[in-house]
Amino acid sequence: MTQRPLTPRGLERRRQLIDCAVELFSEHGFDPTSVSDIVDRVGVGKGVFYWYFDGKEALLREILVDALQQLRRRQREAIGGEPDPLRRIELGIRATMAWRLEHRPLVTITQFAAGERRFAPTLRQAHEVAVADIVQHVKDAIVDGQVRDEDPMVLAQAIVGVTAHLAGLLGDEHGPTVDEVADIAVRFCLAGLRSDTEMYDS
Amino acid sequence: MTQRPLTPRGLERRRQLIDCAVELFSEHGFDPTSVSDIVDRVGVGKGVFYWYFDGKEALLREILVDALQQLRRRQREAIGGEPDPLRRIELGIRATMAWRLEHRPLVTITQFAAGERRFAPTLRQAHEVAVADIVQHVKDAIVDGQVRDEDPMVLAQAIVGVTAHLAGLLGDEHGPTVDEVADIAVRFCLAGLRSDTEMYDS
Amino acid sequence: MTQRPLTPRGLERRRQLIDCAVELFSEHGFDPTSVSDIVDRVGVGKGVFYWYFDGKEALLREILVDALQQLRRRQREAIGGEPDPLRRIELGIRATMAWRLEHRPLVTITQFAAGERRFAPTLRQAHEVAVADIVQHVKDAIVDGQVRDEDPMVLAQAIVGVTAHLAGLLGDEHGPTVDEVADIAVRFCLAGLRSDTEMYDS
Amino acid sequence: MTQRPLTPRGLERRRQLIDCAVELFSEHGFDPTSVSDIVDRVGVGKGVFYWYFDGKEALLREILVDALQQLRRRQREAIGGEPDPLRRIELGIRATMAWRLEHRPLVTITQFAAGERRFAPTLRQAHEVAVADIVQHVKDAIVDGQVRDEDPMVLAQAIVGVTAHLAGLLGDEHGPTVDEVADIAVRFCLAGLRSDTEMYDS
DNA sequence: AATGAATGAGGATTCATTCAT
DNA sequence: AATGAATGAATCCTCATTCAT
Repeated sequence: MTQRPLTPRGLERRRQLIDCAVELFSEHGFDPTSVSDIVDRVGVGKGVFYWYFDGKEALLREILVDALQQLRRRQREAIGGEPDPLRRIELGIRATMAWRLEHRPLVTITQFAAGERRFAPTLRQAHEVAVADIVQHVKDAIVDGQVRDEDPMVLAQAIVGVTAHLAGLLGDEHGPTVDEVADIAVRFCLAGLRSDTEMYDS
Repeated sequence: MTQRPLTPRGLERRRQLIDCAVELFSEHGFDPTSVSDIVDRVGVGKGVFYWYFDGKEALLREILVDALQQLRRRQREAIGGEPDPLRRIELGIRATMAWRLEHRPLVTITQFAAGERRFAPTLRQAHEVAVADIVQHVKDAIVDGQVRDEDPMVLAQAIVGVTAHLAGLLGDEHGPTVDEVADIAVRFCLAGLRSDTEMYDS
Repeated sequence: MTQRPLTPRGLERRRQLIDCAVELFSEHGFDPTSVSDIVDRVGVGKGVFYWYFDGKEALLREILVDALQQLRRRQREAIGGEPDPLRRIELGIRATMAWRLEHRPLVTITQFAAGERRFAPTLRQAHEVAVADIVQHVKDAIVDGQVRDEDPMVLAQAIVGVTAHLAGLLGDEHGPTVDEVADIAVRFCLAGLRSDTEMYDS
Repeated sequence: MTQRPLTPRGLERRRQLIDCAVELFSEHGFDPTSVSDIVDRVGVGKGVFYWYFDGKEALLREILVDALQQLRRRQREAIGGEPDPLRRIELGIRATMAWRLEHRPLVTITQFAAGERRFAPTLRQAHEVAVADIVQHVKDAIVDGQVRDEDPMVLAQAIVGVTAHLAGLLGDEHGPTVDEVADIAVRFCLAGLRSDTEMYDS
């Protein structure tokens, strides 16, 4: 199966199934969502699912890979040719946050998968690539003297931690807006990286 | 059942089952771990499990509640009567990181549960209490003028994000040590909070 | 459907499908072989299969009938007008063995079908006809006094048993050749039928 | 699972399931018989089946191994210490026929399994051991000059063919009895082996 | 003639949970 | 307290067959 040539109608069905699965996986979790749940909601027979996918796990893997590619493309586009490493970091943070807000279900699924032996490997690689990007920005900024000379990987991960976690605050009706949170996140991270800070007031 | 009086031997059995479950849940995930897996590894009959617990979900809830109480106690003890809010934040970060390193399986389970409808509520409350603590420290520091006057909740969550995410780096043979990472985390967070920072070099 | 007029190309398709099915049925068994397996290997759509056959069981029945007709024709041709009943038996044994060696997949399928309620009837009749032939030879030989006067049907079946079972030995690289085995089979059967034998040395 | 310690009640259940499966497998075939068919007829839940067996295939393998052990034991007992190789062959033929008549369902199952990739290996070995026994008798008889000096393995297989095939005639109401058929089989085989036979009347 | 898509019953197997002993 | 046995709904997946195009 793996790479079946699909008619336009087939492509649409496939898309329908993926979208529905994303919704259900994010709402109820991966394991508790049965293939029946998916096909029932789409209103097709069970066989259809296996016509388009190799199985439930394969479907999740596909969703994960797609999501990470999407996010990465978004980050790339946002950063563009920006020369200043700190600005690049800022643009990355903002793009990530916006994407995470717009794709909350995908984010939820990603988080689940990250904690599961079965799927973690699928994510690991993509994640490492993303971190590597930030690490490079950090290194550049260290060379420029803009950032403290500390383990760039740890610093990069700190940025990831702030961004991911704060993105999780978004989406509530009464909570802060993306821009508000993004602003704070950016200031927090950039300040956190700065070379000219004393830890405590002297 | 709920609160059965147990003999010392009973308490030990119970503990055995919990420990084993924590291990298996963290290794293979909650859903993929069956009650059989647990009792088989402990070497007892299936009835035993239901003698001590109301079911698999109830067991997980208990594990979660225990874990959060433990972490919270650890944070409290670390902070003690420290008067300086920034120092309190630092001590909290360090305590949290140490605990997360020492209890990786529990952390894994917690992360899973956070993403599941069935268990999120159990965590939410405890989590909010923890954040509230940090929020208070941040507010105090803002009043002192040590920290930028921004939404304290968001700042608090930024700290949580950094701490949790960086704690995840620990445990690899060849990776950095707790203290190294904790140092960086603390500097990153405290600098990130500081009031006297320009975002970009002027 | 049953008897659809087919173009030459159609006949070839049909033949392709039958050949492929024979191969797969004999290799993996009838039930474990799916219609998909067959059409996939031939490289056509599933509809094609149902254009040419009424279904999987119908296909098998057709294969069986064909095979038995073939074998029977071969036996008839081999025996020709031979007047001596024992010679007729010998020629039948040799023809059967040769055919079974040349059509091992068909033999495998036949054996499977013989043990299944669904298909046994299809075979039974053809088989009885074949045995009836041998029975006649045996009767003739008994009349001639060449063969012990025992139940001719049982004797005929003994011949069938030897022939079929010994044919099963053929085909291994390092095993005996058809002629070697056929020679032994013929000697064994003809001696086994002989009227002038004492069971144990006196 | 594999070797679970069973209570008497458990052993009985197990036996019930095996007996029922033998019946159904022989009547309808292995693949067409579902686990549901088996447990429904026994009147227990589906889980029970998997408490006692690793699966449907594992059950069949067990049935096969058991059957072959049984038959072999029967042959051994029948032959006892008989010194004459031809008599040993005779006793083996008679024991085999009797067993095959008494265990027709097992025989049917065995025949099915012999033709299936999945199970043939399980049978092969046991079968080869049985043939090896006969081969030895034949060799002994050849040394004694009682049997033609031909490939002993082929001769042994001829005996197997006759015995198995003729046993298949038994069991019909109106057909011949075991003893009648066994007598003919023995005469046929022993005569077929004899050294002092001319193939055609001179 | 042929195909891609769909159907949906049915198959093997698992598993949380219960219960008699 | 503990066990072996049992339950049966639910799960993933397969497959013979059909149909619109």
